Amino acid sequence: MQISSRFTIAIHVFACMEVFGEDYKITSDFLASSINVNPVIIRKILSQLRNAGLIEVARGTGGTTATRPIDEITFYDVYLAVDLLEEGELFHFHENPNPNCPVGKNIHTALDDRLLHIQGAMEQEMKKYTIADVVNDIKKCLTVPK
Amino acid sequence: MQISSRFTIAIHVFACMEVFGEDYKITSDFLASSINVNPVIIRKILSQLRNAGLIEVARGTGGTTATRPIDEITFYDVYLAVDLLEEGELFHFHENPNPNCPVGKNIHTALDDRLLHIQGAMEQEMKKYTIADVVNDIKKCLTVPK
DNA sequence: ACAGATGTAACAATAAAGATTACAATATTT
DNA sequence: AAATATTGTAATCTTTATTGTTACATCTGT
Repeated sequence: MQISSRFTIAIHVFACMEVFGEDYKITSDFLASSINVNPVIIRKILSQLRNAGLIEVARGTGGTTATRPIDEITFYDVYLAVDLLEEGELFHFHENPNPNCPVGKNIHTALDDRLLHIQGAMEQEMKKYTIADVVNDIKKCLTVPK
Repeated sequence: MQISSRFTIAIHVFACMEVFGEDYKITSDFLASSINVNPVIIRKILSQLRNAGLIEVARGTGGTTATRPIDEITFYDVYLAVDLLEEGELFHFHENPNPNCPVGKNIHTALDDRLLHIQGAMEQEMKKYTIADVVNDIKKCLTVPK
């Protein structure tokens, strides 16, 4: 199973905020049209980003802005904000290994640490990329159209 | 969303083969009882491991054995065998960004490379651990009961 | 008060994982 | 050759999570 598209959608949201923020008000409808999903999905994701302190959403009047420079917002920040993993664990462990079996009783102990290391390697890599990196690439495509 | 329990189940399978292989015939029923899932689930996973060349399954008579020493079977081998990700991609991208929007048109280009690097970091870490590591830890628990 | 937004609940639709039943095919034993 | 135990696999069901949609209360500037 894959990691939910909430993650790529959230990054898309930030990209729109940066590219269009000066010329347009960034509403959930505006975002929904670029991302091509339902505005309510966007609003849920905006809520999560707001709860994580990454953005501010103007209630009533509408519009969204980042709370800090986008070169200080990493993929990891977004990943945490949109709450992709249940219990924060990447791997789904089979729930009820047999406690009367020597292997079943100890499989968790023998695996958990290593699974966390694997998850940790992924999360460390996520910290290396920022929203600014993505926006820079998009802007390159805009200024040098093929 | 989490990665399917097929992965931890498959590792559990190998651990049972190693720990019990000399004293018992490792059938899908035997495994199902230690892992505590349905035998048909086990048989599907065994099929995948067999297709990947990691094990041999004795048809008719029953029983399962690894095709090579377990210190040469990494988590990554198992991960590939049980086919956890659709299209091999860890991240689910929102399907239809608006091609008429400058951001929507280019978001894929700007993101794909970085997502692959993140996935790659996870997969590289998976190559560091073998079934033997897990079995050693389990055996420690057995010989030195608390 | 109005108009345009957001916040959120409720529920439907879709998709994937996992569970279960059933049975044909295979191999060993007697 | 028949009996037995097991694998291989199809079909179906249940459960769970995601995503989509409708509806509406709430908020804010005009």
